[in-house]
Amino acid sequence: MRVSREQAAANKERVIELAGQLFRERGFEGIGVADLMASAGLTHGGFYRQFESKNDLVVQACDRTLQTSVDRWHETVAREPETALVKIINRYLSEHARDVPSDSCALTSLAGEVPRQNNAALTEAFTRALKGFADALARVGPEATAEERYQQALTRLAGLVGAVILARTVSDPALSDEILAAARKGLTGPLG
Amino acid sequence: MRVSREQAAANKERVIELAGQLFRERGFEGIGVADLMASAGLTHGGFYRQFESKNDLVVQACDRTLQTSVDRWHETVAREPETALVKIINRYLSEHARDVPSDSCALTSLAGEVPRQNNAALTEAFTRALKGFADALARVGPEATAEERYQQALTRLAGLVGAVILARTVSDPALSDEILAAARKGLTGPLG
DNA sequence: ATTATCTATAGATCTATAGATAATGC
DNA sequence: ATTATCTATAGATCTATAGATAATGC
Repeated sequence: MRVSREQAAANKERVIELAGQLFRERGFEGIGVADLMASAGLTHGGFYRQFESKNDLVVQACDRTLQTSVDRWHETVAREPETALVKIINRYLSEHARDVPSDSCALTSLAGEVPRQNNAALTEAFTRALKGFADALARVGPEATAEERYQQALTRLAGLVGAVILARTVSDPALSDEILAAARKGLTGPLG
Repeated sequence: MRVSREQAAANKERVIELAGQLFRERGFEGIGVADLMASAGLTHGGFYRQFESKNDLVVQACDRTLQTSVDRWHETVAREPETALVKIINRYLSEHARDVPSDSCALTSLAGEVPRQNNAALTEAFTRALKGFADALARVGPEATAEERYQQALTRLAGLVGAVILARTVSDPALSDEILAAARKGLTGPLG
């Protein structure tokens, strides 16, 4: 029954990663501790040695997946500053991002639930991530001043998040594609 | 115990209206049938004579509140076509809309949960409403062609929804205000 | 007689805990 | 000896239903 410390740490990692995917796919209340642990090949009783509570896991899983996304944006900006804005926008508004929430930005699948969770650490994690996303965008916007680039980085981020959410909401596939295409076009150039 | 048909119909109306507010405030799973009925001054047993299921109420409540919002947009467009775009944007991105989800557009509070509900009628209601919002915006956009106005109506709608969601998510009040202000500015002028 | 609402409860599900078990690590 | 994981369960909550009750409406 008992495994080595190394194995236990790896198990915990696996639970955090899996939770990050399942929360994005089904929402915070769409997956329970028992089912999550079973998906990780464990029983639910063991959960509470690794995590203080489900809320604790929610924070760790979101922090993990958000930081991964923010880091990827900053890497893109650092590696190819000229094309980074278009790259980031096209990746964010891809059909894959729309169709596979478990593999796309947590802002699109979970931000709407955050204010209802009464979880200060969770709100902090999302706030920190949002600043990270905006900072990355502000480095590559087409606007003239830094102030304006930052302002429009916030607008672009809002547009990206909203477009993915709406594209997932509608039943009409052609309309869903149109939403993504329109936002790709509308958010790339100068705004306002 | 029993009330008149008229009173029963009024009670049903009250439940639908209240549900529309509570779902927007707490999410579909944030309010149960018993608590909802108690808030309406009734007991939960009576619910199932008026509604087939909780899912049935979810559809009726969303359809009601979404249609109300769409109608208000179209009224604004009809009454003051010159200033309608700015009026709609400033109302959508107001502090009141951010701070009182129970009194603002259901897209901002509930769209993210729709794809997870496995409820075709609900998805249809949101799709219909989204087309209504986009049609209203397409009538008042600053773009040259109708085609372009419709495309950018979708982008503007995405930006509006995303901005409210993100403004509610962050813990930093100044940042929250900045998100709203940036989107008000960035979404009003020509896009792309 | 009909029916809108009430009381009571079945059945499912979820978080968290208690105590047992067996392998690790000193 | 310690501890990661397991089995079992307490306690809370939620949707939906069954049957009783009392006022409406014919």
